[in-house]
Amino acid sequence: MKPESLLFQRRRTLLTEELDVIPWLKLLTVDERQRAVEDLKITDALPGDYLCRTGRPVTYWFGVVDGLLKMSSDNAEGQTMTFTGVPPGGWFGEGTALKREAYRYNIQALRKSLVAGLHVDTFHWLLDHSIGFNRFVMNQLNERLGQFIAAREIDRMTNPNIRVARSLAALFNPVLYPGLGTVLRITQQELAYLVGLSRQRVNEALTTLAAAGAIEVEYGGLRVTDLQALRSRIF
DNA sequence: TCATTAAATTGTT
DNA sequence: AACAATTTAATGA
Repeated sequence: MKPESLLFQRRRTLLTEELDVIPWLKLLTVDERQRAVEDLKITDALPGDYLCRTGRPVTYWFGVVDGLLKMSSDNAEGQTMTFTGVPPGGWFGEGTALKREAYRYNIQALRKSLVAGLHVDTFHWLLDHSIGFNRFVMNQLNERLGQFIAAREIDRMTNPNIRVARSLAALFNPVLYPGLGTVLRITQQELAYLVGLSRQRVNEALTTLAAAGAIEVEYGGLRVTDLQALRSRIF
């Protein structure tokens, strides 16, 4: 098991194209932005790497620049429940960073990913100084709440097709992940890990969803054509 | 830039 | 879990 502290040892500053993927930077004033950018660190996460674990103290507020992460939680019975995936443009941990508590869930890289981190102190400085940042965080918290409720419902679904459909809909949440267009780079294997099904079953489900006209399956990813259907229709 | 080769991903059994 | 088929990425002329 890898100690998380190693994760940010090999860090560097961000490139401008990487800054473009960070949605909340655009909401800051020039000086706020400068302060944030100066503090931003970026690092690689390899598949299986944990960015944070339940119970660990919060040192960074994390965001995905590239790749895909999985947010999960261990319940009392020791079973792991996946809440959601985090695509590029997604930021998480604001709830715990706010209260400076320990993490309440695990974040694991599903594939090789670029992850940015903002120190909690800077996070709090932005909360104290930037209205735009506050809006972003508030919005984020609200949407996340909706996601967690949806995750519970998804977890109770027995129909694999619907499980896959709802999970995809959650990944495409335009409020939480504004950088995302209509295409999502995710392999069927990664999706399988995310929803907790076999790759074969995910493949079958995707074929069904595609036939229903809700998505288009591509090599190494998929395109959502009918988000509303993914969210509510019965497949 | 193009052709060849290796690696990754998909569709099936 | 294993297979072949397909797509992409990497390499080097």
